[in-house]
Amino acid sequence: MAHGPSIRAVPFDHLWPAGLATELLSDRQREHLAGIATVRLIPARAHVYREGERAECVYLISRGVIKSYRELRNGRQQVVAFMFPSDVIGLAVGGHYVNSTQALMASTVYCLRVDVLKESFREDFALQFQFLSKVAHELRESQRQMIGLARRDASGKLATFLERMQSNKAMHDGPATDAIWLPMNRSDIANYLGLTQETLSRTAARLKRQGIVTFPDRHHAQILDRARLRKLADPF
Amino acid sequence: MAHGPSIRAVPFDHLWPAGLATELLSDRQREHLAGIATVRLIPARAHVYREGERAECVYLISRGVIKSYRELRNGRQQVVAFMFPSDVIGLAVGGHYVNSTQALMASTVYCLRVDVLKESFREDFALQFQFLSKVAHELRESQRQMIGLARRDASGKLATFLERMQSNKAMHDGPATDAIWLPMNRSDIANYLGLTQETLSRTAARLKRQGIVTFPDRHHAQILDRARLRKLADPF
DNA sequence: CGTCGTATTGAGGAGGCTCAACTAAGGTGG
DNA sequence: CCACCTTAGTTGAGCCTCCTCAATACGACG
Repeated sequence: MAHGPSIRAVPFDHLWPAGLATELLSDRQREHLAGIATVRLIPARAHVYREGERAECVYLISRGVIKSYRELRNGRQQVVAFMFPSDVIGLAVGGHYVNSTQALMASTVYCLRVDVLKESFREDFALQFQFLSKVAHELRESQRQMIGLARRDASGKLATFLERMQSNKAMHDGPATDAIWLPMNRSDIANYLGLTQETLSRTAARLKRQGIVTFPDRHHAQILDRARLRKLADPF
Repeated sequence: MAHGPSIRAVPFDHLWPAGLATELLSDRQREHLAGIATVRLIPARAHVYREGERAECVYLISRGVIKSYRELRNGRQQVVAFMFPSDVIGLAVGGHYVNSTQALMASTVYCLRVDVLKESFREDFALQFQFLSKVAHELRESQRQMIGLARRDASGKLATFLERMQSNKAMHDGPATDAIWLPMNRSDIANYLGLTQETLSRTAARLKRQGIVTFPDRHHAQILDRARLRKLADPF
């Protein structure tokens, strides 16, 4: 993958095959953003920013994996998304961040000051349009996730998640294989899917017993029977 | 409420009290949009557009209520959002609509051709920024809804929904009162909340029995005990 | 007053949650 | 290099909530 600031998504207005993300930024735009961005190295488990903070920057993820979540007054949290390179985080509402974002592994982000970025938007309308496209894309992803949460069967949720993590890999690293990288831990997955850790664990064990997937180690899954996984994810 | 095209949301970068939406468009921008928009009257139950269609227009809702949903291969549907005046619908991904949108009552929308709108963005960067703000706002709303869906208890879901419909009214029609207008039917609410119609009905009956809310008719709720409703919506 | 769509209520069963114990893996210091 | 400790993940028993299927009530409209 090329270096420098990057935004990947399905374009907004061009006809485009569903699910196939592409680089939205031109080389010129990437150079420009590189010029106005500062690079931040985020150690594993460190936060990029926290819910409620003054939102001075928007971030482009360059490397790593970042968990976006909200703190749930009771001390627990709700994971709303896992973000990967070429994703945008830090879009504010009312000048404050609404989610907290934590690096799941050592990560690198480009930090773009909002006021500076806004000036860039003034000069380059297409650049702003790429951001608009990206946010529209994320809105749709969020709605897909909502649909997943509305289902109640745990195996369907897990199957969908595995398929999405697989196509996500394809989106970033090239062709999808049956090996799936799961950079997050079980409780984050469970939380993201609206399940308890225990239920997730039992469900994973069942899929394994049925010969649909295996879990070589805690950060990898291997699809054994793509068809049956598909059927679980989308039973109709 | 003023007439003409309107976009309401919590502004993106200005410091702003959470939850208080405001008009994002200037009078000039509203006039401009009025100039390039065509008005469509949507009868109750009619669709504004359907999932998968070529996305030629973005819509600003002027009047009415619109249900946004995805069709779930099995013939069922998943309601993703209820949209009100000053909301934007029709943001595409890859040139096609990803949701279907159906009017729950006779509605009016401003239809903005994407190619024309994009030209307007070129001339008025601030206009595009308002759209960006609005989409960012909707992304956050979608994530709030996700959090709601992740909860398991039906009464918590319903309480949250009622509170949101109440503040929603405040956002559009002036100060919030304890009377809540529910323009959608029970099965849409249930679907939106990830419950069955029956569970929703039983839950509503329980809240009524407990003296927390009443339901004067199928399209209205009346809060009787705001504190206990709050406690259900956010038990901590 | 009858009909159709919407909403409510009832009985029974399934799936996921809670609580709790246990195992595996990773990290640290001696 | 191993003992120890901490964190992450698995497994088990029992309960509870919500779902399913089915019947009934309500309400708008002709």
